[in-house]
Amino acid sequence: MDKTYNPASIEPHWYATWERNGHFRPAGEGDPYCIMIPPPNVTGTLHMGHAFQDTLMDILARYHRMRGDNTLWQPGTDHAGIATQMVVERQLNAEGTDRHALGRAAFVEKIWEWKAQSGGTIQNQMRRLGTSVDWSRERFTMDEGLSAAVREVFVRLHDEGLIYRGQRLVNWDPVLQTAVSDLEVESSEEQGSIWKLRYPLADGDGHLVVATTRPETMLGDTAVAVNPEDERYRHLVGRHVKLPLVGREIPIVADEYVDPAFGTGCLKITPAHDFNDYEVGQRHGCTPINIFTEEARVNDNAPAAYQGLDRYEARERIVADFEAAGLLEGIEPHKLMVPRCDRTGVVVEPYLTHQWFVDLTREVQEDGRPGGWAEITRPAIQAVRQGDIRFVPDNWTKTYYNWLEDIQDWCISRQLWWGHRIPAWYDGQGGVYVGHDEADVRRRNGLDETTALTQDEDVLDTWFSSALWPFSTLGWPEETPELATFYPTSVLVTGFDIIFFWVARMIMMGLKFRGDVPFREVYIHGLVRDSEGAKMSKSKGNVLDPIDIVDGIDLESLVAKRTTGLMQPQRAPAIEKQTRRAFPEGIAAHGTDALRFTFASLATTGRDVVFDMGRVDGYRNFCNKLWNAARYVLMNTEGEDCGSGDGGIELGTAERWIISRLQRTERAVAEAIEGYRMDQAAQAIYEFTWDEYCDWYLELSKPTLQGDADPARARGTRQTLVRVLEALLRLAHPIMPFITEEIWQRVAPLAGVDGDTVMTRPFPVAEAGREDPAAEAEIEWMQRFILGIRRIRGEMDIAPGKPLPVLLQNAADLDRQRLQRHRAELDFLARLESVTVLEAGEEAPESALALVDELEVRVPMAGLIDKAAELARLDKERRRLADDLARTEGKLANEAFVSRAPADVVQRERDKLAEGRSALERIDGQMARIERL
RNA sequence: GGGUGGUUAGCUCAGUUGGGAGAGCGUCGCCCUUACAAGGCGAAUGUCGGGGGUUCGAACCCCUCACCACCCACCA
Repeated sequence: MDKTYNPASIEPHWYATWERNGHFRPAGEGDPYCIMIPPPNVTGTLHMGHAFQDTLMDILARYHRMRGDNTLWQPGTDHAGIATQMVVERQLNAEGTDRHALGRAAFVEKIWEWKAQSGGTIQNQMRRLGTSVDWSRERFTMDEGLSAAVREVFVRLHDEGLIYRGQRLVNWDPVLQTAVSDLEVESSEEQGSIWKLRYPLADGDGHLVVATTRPETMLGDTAVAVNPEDERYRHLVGRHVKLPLVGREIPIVADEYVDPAFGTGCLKITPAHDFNDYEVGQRHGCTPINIFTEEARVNDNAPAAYQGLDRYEARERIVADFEAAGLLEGIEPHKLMVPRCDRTGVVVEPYLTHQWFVDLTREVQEDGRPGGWAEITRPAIQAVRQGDIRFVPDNWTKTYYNWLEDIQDWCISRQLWWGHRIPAWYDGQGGVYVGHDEADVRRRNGLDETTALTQDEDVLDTWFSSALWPFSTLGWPEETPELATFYPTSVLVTGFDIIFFWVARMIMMGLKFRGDVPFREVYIHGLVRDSEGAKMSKSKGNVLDPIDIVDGIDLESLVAKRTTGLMQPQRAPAIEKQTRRAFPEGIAAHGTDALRFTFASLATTGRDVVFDMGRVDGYRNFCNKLWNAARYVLMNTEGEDCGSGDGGIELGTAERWIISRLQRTERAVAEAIEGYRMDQAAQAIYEFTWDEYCDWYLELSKPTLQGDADPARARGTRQTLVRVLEALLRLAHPIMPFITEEIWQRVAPLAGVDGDTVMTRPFPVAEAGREDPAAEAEIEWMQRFILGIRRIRGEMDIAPGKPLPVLLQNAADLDRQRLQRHRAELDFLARLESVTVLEAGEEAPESALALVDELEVRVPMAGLIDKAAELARLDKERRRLADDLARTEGKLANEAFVSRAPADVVQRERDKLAEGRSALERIDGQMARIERL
């Protein structure tokens, strides 16, 4: 093995080997285990969130594969309608053209080209991260099979009346010029104004004052509403106002919706451009008047003076005209929630259009008659309530219920060009026909060639196809063996941000079309944030490419990467400055295993993770530690008899101890992974490897192997070194696949283990019978002995290499036996020159003291002793003991504690009291002796 | 307006039936002791957000307040 750990030289090689040998394909004889990858945007790149998520899934996949489960991790990508179309449109803009100039067919062709060109990025990133997905089954949401599934679902839902087309008020993005669903709208508080406008009464004098945050919509007003209980206005209900600038007379109506305490208590009603007004308008028989074009410019329904103005230009003009007419009562600053499209950031306009919807509110009874329970959402709620699906952590169930219980119909049509074309055809006479294709439509409806049919121009919401992912990727609507084997899948690993977009919809569709849940568990993880806790985003310039942490990147390249291709190029200087501050040296290469270990250690209980490069440094060091430990083991075992010969072996206390500790670790790791606590799994592995195997066991093995120890003991030691390491490598493999494989290849033969790769070896299973409390107690005694000496060295400034004579006072029989058994290890680890056991009554010379329970370990300090330093040291120890003792005495003096606390707790305190008193007594004695010097 | 999560060492975070406050990084000493200086050995560091309650005993359970973050919601 190389002297230094160099991840770049091992990682790509092993991934290629695994893939070439087909180790990612389902193969186990055991239960099926399946994870569907949340498909990333096909033309995107993986960010830290993906890397985190992929690591979690890969740990699960590798763990289950090693447990013998028939494991499928299904990969694939999503066509991501809006996002992808926008990327390509930006490219066209840069070339000085646009999609309209190109035409639909050519534009879609352009996107396919872009996909082909950029599509490999994600796969390459995933390979570098070690993700053990079955590439042979890779799917894309727009490939033929998945598109067939989409059409099948659409047709069937439509046949059942669960998909309908209707004219509704929807969220409209005037830049993209498409409808978006409720979920794609993000509202945030912004500073605006409230304008108070006077509407003169149509008959007679006087006026009403309406308050509005959107004065321009008054062009489409169809009524003014007041609260029926409002004494101020009650007498006006039924009369009319004359809409200024427009001249239309509109009624004053009474509606409970109006809050008399807000604004002026008079509400202008614009049914075509406000969701609330739409409903109020409906109640009062108002016909909505649409005043905007698809670009949100004022249309022909408004007076000529305003036609063609953008909605914000129109606002200014209208306010000015009100003012000029003396009809502007006032303007007040006002904070309001502004709805914006999550993709473009454009303010969404409520807009009346024809769209396709999935009916999520229809209710049926058991016998199929109308009324009763919500046909689509109730089973989805029940599945979770009954435990058919379990959320981890559980608190997300509440979020899930709340959303489903108050859901609106899902607008699934988009006025885009990139996506699944809606399988509906029009005959131009008002006839709408749905089918798998035009021929199917003609067949189903008896339409011959004399009827011209044109297909709907719109495409489906991307999430429509994503909702089918758990079964469409397995071949549905065909009844494939894979579908039978792997559906329902085992677990969905995803972020909370897409519970509504994706998780809930998969559950609804899975139940509807497979009659069973799409997955048994949903493991919700947190968001990866930057070191300052901010969300990572390209526009903020704080994104990290996980591969840059793996391979490292110099500062200039990082700056360049973060400042090119920005939606807002003006942010580049700020991003550059921030990047130079955060990474003055660029980013060092850490390797994939260190990055993965970091992700695992950050995966606590679903809360967001603040990404700290210091952690990666630490875990890179951990990889290095493991590497060097392996080098030590190989140096001492290669070419040696590791117990496979005829000589037989003997295991010492240290061997029985480390084997015992390994069992506990194995159990802890398995439990942690099963419970989705990757942080605990990582920590257990870390502590066992560093604090026990390296710090103690490797050191304990040295005297045994170096001296003229018993050959059987040496063989036992070598065997234990190799076997424990081999098990440790299997234990750590799901988290750190590369380094474990590299080392395992060298270690496995020495441990007598066959196999091509660690990834198909069984995951270690703890054997309770190999736990050894006696050995653990004995090694703990030794550790306390050694630590006592080391502390004296450290605090007395004695060189670590200087051999020390040691005196033992008050040694019990067990202490004497242990001393005899472990003399060589103690000499080596504590650097002892000699050990003298003092008999009762024998006086110790001036010395520094360490306590191992009743045993007093003394280092004679003749001439060397620094009286003040030793007194200070002892005093510190004394204070600690005295504080402890006082607390214990206080508890035991409390009658209520003694009588009410459980007996074992009380007994523990009593033991502590005795030990504490004894220790304190001896410290006091020691201090008195030192004082006398 | 509803809801969720958080507040523990300088930083990032663990702390699972309430019973001696922990890790990593950072900091401070001493060491190039042939597995590892990406290391070894030793050390320091916390009114567990504030207040109240339950309990023999609270970081943990209950109430309340403060602050932070996020989600949902139609107040013009």
